[in-house]
Amino acid sequence: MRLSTKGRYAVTAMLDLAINGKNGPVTLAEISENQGISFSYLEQLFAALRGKDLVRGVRGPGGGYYLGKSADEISIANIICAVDEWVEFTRCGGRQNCSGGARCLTHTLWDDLSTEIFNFLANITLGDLVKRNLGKKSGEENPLSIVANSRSEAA
Amino acid sequence: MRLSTKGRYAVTAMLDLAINGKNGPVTLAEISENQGISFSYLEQLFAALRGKDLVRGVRGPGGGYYLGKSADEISIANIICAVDEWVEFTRCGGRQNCSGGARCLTHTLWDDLSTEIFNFLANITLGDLVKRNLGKKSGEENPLSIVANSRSEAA
DNA sequence: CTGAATACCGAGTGATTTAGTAGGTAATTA
DNA sequence: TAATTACCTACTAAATCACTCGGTATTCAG
Repeated sequence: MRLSTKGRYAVTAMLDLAINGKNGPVTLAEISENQGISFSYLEQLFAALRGKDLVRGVRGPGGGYYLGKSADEISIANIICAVDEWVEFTRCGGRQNCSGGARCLTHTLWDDLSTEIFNFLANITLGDLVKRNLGKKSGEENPLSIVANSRSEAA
Repeated sequence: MRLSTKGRYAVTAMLDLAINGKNGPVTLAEISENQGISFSYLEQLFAALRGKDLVRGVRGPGGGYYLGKSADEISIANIICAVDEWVEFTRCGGRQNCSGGARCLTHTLWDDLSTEIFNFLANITLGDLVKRNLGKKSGEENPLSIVANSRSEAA
């Protein structure tokens, strides 16, 4: 899995689209304004998203972007994979004398972990995120935020 | 969260250390050989890992690296945060007219998701990964691999 | 005591990625 | 017809990645 800032931008933009695109398309100019992402960079990201049918563009005045399918059918993994091409790691491409040996165990472990992270992100949809926050006032309890801010510290 | 190839290398190296370091320290030369990571790049990664007390170095012949603490006390998030400095994203640093408004909702959503991903990785330890694979023969069922290979495809 | 092995340290580097500019064309609506 | 939007390609400064090189410090084996 590869979760870079590029993927973050894409997820953020898609969330914006899911929230603001309920009545009519949303322009890239609006997303750029809302999220503080450069317009042309958004164009590149949306070219990739469009390639995976995650968004649908409408040209001309009054145009913009719609979600390509229901927010419940778009997972975070979908979005990240669209903009951040998945690179297969290890699997021991014959480089080392690794086949079946104990050497390969680490690779297998990483591969399993990688799959688990992917499944985790594949099970969270845009719809989930939006639904869990509708009707929530600022400062209210949020079921997603189990641990408040333990990031820079150890877990 | 930021899960780059750099973090992958670090996790892979730490897994190697957890597996092969049961009786005596493991040298960077060995890890380099086992995992196909350049020796000097490992040095850089381990400098960061050492800074967070995740590994402990022993100099001189017969030296090498130990885990800094028990494998059960080292989470994947620990490792990734050590080598890949955490960058705080959005939180609306006052840039936009965003405080309390609907604009900020997307940022909050991403922030919550980000926290959830972090917690997920914080709850997986090196020990977990090793334990779940001990006594497992190749080709056997692996509880971690729920979905086989659905990565390049949509979820 | 000497030499080898190892960790430790910093500077430099080509390739890639990031995030953005610039300058268009195509389609659609007012 | 003109404005507005998506759509497309090329370019770029800065950062990051993964690595090389050349050292120093410490410890063990002989």
